[in-house]
Amino acid sequence: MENKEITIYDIAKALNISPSTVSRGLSNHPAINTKTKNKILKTAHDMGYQTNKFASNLRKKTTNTIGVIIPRLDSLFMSSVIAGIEKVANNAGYNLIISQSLESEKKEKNNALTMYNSRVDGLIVSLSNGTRDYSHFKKFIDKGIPLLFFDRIAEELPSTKVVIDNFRAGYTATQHLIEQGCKKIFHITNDMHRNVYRDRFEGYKKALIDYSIAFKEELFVINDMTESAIVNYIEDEIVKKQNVPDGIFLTSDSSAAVAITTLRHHGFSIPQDIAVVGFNNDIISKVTEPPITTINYPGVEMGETVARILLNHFTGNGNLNLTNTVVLNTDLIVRKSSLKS
Amino acid sequence: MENKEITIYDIAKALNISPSTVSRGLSNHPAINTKTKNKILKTAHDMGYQTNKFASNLRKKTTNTIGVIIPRLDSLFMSSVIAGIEKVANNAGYNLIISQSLESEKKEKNNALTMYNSRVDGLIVSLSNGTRDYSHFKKFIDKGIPLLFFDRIAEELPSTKVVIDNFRAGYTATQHLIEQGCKKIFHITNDMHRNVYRDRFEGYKKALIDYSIAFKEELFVINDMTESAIVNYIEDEIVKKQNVPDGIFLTSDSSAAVAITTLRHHGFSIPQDIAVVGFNNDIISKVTEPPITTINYPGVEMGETVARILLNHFTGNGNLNLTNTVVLNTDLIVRKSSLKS
DNA sequence: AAATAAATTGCAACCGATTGCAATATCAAA
DNA sequence: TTTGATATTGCAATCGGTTGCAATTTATTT
Repeated sequence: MENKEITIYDIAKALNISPSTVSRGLSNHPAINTKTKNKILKTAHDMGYQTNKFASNLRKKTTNTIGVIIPRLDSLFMSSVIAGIEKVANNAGYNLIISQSLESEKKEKNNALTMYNSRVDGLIVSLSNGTRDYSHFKKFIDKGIPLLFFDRIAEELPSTKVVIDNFRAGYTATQHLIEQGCKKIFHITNDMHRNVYRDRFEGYKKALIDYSIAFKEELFVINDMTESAIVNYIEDEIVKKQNVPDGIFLTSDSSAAVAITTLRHHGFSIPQDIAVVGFNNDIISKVTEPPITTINYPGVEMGETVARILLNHFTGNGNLNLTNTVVLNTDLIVRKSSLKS
Repeated sequence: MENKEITIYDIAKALNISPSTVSRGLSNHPAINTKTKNKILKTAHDMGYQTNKFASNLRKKTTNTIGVIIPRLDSLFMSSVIAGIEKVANNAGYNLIISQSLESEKKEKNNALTMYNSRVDGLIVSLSNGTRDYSHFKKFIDKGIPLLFFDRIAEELPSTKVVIDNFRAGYTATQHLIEQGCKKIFHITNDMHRNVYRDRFEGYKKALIDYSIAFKEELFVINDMTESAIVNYIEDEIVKKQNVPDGIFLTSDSSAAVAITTLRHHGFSIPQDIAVVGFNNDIISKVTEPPITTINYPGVEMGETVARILLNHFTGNGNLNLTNTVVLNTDLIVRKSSLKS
């Protein structure tokens, strides 16, 4: 019969020893004699034994599952982060439950509840743009379930965070535009509720100041960065009002791509009239005409890092409370969209 | 104490009834008196009861978990499919374990093993391009674990499949190019091991024949559709050898985007010299210059469909063996990359 | 009111692994 | 050879929900 599952009781019977010994042998308990252990391991393998995780979880009160909540899956960045987390987690015998908030606070709260009910051992989150309050994470904190953030973090919460230096990236991007001779640089970004956008904005502002370019509120544009929002802004503000910049720094490649497409459609040449810098080094940045100068984001590394911190916490190596924030490096990738010279 | 978990025993004690009754009341057993049931439900809610899934799984031998193995996450199509599956599955109280094969057979086999060991109740798969044999799915079939495929399917296996009509989509795309006046249409695609590419190719061929255009092997190009493979092909075969088509049908938008970028770089105008059609309606198709004519893929619908079939099987409505293949509709989305007139 | 049928509820075993503590085996020292 | 120390192994309870079957209630019929 293929049907019957093999249990430690079967192994015990086969070897004429007790199930406790089998259990301990299987989990490498130090009190077990090496010979006995090897016999157990061999028999288990021969009989095709698989641990029943539910019995084990029930008893140990742990699930070997890590929850991941992210805004969306459909970017190279996110899928790289997931690949990084998955690699580290699977090697350690953990499974992932992944869900998308689709930038909605409500869905994020829902997802968090599902994760809680599934009793994940740890939760890794990148916040949705819509999220304003963090009450849905309280349960986790109260119950001592490790909660870590990456990229879009909750600064108010006392959790471990893995981020890039958004300030510096914003500074570098802006500085690059200035060095290309831009004097009137627009910054199109999302609202300031998320650290990533706020810090990039601060970097942008600081670069302007350092190079003695006055920062004016009207240079700085906030919207939700959807395709239509970008198109509308460009057509209404730049084209119609003839309020034309010589450089634009946008905080995503897809919005930069939309911007370039729209601007060219209205007769502007990129980068001669307007230089453009995006963010993320997503695939899209390579295939627009011209290709987009952007900031490279270390996705896989970010995923591996956040997963490793969590796992170290589980195994008792490393303390979540000690590693509060990890900052990863980024690079500016220069392509034609910004090269005036 | 926030600490202590509430169990059915606590509820039983509070109401002075037996745990069995509580269990049955909670799971809507018909034998339980409605009044009793309501009391149980109310008390459970008031006390903040949460089912312990491990105890339940242990006893019921089901995990309420569905495994999903896909090639990659980073496309709009895949993230839509996942969103669709997730929506249906979560509503029914199921969790998802998602993993990426990254187009590698080895990783896919590995992922399948992990899913098996995690005892998923069902497995949903879209095959990697590298997959040649299907032995890693045997375990599931032998053990009666439902196995469903979507998009990139294993035709040899007797599983339920959800696909689009790739033949027709290929036909439509090609027909569109022909109607634009193209006479020499290249087809750049992946190798024929996956149904999606094979069927699109057959559609392409049929359209040529129907419109009395001779199909020649040299029109038809196979490679792995990576960025470099596309660039190399175009530079070596089209540009250097001056073997220039007047239309190209590629089976992904990202490769179409790369093709357009490369061709323009070499002085061709799109669509005047060469009309281009892609596949997938990924975001990238909208931001290239010119934007790409493509086939729209019903991602969310595909995900919902495959998940719903699986869930119906679990609940006993609908029989997996009866629904063998579901075919969803696609549309041709015409954009500038193909409009010669 | 007694007898029979139908509706509810409870008992107790079970799912399979884990673990504190007691029991036994092994080995070295006296 | 006896004793005490140490290394191994086993016993039995436990985690929390589920379910076949028996027991008890309640409703219906005569």
